[in-house]
Parts: sequence; structure tokens; C-alpha cells
Amino acid sequence: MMFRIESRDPSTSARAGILYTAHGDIPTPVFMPVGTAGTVKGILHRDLKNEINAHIILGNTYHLYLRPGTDIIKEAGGLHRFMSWDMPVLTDSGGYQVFSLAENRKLTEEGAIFRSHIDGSKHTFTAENVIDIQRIIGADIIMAFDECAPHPCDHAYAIKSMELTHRWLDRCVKHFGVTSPLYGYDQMLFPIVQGSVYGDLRRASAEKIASMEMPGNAIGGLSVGEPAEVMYEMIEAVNEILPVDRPRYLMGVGTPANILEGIARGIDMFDCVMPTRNGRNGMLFTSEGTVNIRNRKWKDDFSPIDATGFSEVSRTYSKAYLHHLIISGEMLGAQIASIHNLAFYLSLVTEARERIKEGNFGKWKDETVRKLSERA
RNA sequence: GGGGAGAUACCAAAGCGGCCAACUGGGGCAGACUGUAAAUCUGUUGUCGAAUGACUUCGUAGGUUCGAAUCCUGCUCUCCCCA
Repeated sequence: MMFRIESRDPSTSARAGILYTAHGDIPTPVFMPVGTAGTVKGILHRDLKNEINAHIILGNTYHLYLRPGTDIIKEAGGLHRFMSWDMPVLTDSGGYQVFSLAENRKLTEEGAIFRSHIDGSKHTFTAENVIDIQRIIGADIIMAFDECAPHPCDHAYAIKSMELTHRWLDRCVKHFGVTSPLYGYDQMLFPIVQGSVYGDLRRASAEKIASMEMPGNAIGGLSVGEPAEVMYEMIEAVNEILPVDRPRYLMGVGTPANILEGIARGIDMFDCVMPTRNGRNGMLFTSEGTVNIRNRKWKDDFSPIDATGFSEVSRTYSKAYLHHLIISGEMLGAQIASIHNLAFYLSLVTEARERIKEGNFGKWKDETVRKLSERA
């Protein structure tokens, strides 16, 4: 058993559980900081563990394959050892780059041919070699290769894209079955539901994904520009079908409110670049709503970034100081903002977990979402 | 003392008769960012107005011209070279 549900919220579909991996147990709901290139940008592992309380971080197949390359990672003994991170890692397959780097790639039945954004060289990613690369990286949880379809996307294209993703999935699962982990511990493969904003396709895709009977399942292709309400509808449709007793991972989501709404609909795992990227760009997430710390009004506000914040930096440094650092382009500003935001995200899902266990998640969620959508 | 160059908006810097309320950077102000090509990108930045628009600007005082940041004269100031 890789996943155990500890309790369910009576008024929503939220649940609290534990996901067991080779590098540690992960309490869910969980937020996973994104560390695309083998680093959560600007954050030391020490801070990820002690300040942020991260349980698992992401890496990216496409980016790590291009740099430093699989030979280096293999020689290092896998990504965990290479980056000196002894806790769980999940790698995205490169399916998101099919979307975000769409100008630099061509799709074929075989896979995606990318023109490297670094040096222009050509690289083919297939269902099979994406598994091979993720075996070399050695993440605890690896993702099937998919096409993250853009938004808007017409129904005809959405079907075509979903079916391609399903065929790639069959090949991924097959190849996963005939290959072995390289470093002496087990890896889990998660398949990904697609289907754009179409309920019929989402349900069909969820049926397909459920039929693979993998230890966990993911929902992809959301938060790519569609309204949040549409995203919530898709999650509801899909989660009626995905097995209840396995973890559900909503990929790339999202805002604090998105996450709480996702939890309420039965999602267990989230990841998003928002806390780090937006933090670097001067946007803070707080219990009082979002803050653009670059704004003039914080210039002489010497109160802490977040007096009740989980991380030490949130309680120690003032808004005025962070305003100064960010305005001045100082690296410490990006670092403090990233740590604060990640700590906020982690404490938010930790509190959600406690509320689920107490059985009063639903009401708390509604109140919290209202506050989060404000602007401080 | 002699010779030369120049003064443009918060700063730097284009413009050298009408297409100039004035290119472009920086700074300022605001916005965006959702499985990271992002310590990035976008908008805005004389005054008033929601806007068509109106009004006041290119050291300063005059002049030439239908029309001047652009041409002429005086003045003030700055910088460079020689003695």
C-alpha cells in the first residue's frame, strides 16, 4: 500500500492521508515546491526542510536531460545524490514543455522533437526514453509523457491530443514494466488525465487513466488559461472516476484559493511555480491576501512580512526592508520572498490537513478562500 | 589672457524649420506571472480631462518666419584645450 487515507472531511471530498515513498512519507494534502533544474530557485535545502517544511520537490525531465545531462546524473548516482537532497522527488516528464515550448517542438506519433532552447540542437522525447531518463534521474514518482494541450483548444483537437496522450501512456506503462530502477529503490509511475475543458473527454480520459491501475493519478492540462470555475468542474468530473484510494495530483496548480478548492474536490498533491516565481517578482502570498511588495505603500512599513508566518524570515524581516531589496534587485530579496511564499503554501496545506482531521475543513475553506482573494 | 564645445522632461541622451508634448535607456508609478526558456515581461510617466481635446514646455531675453527645441542676436551658466 503506497497511500493510506487517514480521515475524510464530512462536508467535502477532502481527505488527509500519507503517501509512502522510498525517500520518506508524505502527509497529504501536500504542496510540492518546483525545482525544475535540480534546484528550487534560490533556496537552500536547509531552508526547504527547516523553514518551509517541504516534504517533496519536483524536477524536470526535459531540463535535466539538456543540462547537466543524463551522463552526469548517472555518474552522480541519481538526482538525489547529485543535488544532495535525501527526501522525495517527483519529476515531470516534459509534457509541460510540449505546451510551454510549443514554438520549439514538433509533435509526431513517436513523440516530441524539441529544438533545444539552449543551443538549438534537436532532441526527440518518446514515451520510452522519457521513462529511461526518469529512471536515470531516479525520482520517487515519475510522470507519463503527455501532451499538455493549450487553451483555448477546440473539441476536435482535444480528442486528438487526448488519444495521443493515451497511446503514449500505454507505451510508458509497458516500458516502465520492462525496465528497472537503477539505484536500489522503487519508483512510482503516475499517468495523466487530459481532455482540455470538455467534460466528456475528461471523463473518458479518467476512465483510461483509472484502468491503468497505477499507484497514483494525475490531472494535467489545467490552469493553462481557462477560468477557475471551468477547472473546478473538470476536477469534479475526473475525481468521480479516478480511484478514491489512490493519491490524486493536480499538476501545476495554483493559487492558494485554487489549492483549497482542489483539496475540497479530492485532490491530494499540488505543485506550482507561483510561490517562487511570483515571489522573485515581488508578489507575496499572505493570510490577508496578496501583496505587491514593490508598491510604494510598503516603503516605510516596518512591520514583519507576516507576523504569524511559519518561516523565520516572514517574522524577522520587515515589509520595508523586503520592499527595498526587491526594488534594488538584490538576490536576498528574491530569496526571502521565495521562502516566505513557500512556507505560506506549505503551512496552508498543513492547516487544511488539520482541519480535515478535525472534520471542519469545509467551513474553514470557504472563509479562507474569501480572505485569500483579497489584496492587501 | 587666447581658442573651442555645449545648455532638451527626475537623470542620461536623440532630435537640428512643420510628421515634436518631443526617439531611446535609466529611474519613478502600476500590472501580469499557475506540471519555470522568467531575479522575467507589459503598460504608464508635462498639466487638466473618462475621452475627442485644451493648455504650458527644450538655459534666458529678444528677433526672423505662415510656423522655431531646431535659424539669428544679446545675456547667464557649464565643460575642454592652449598660455
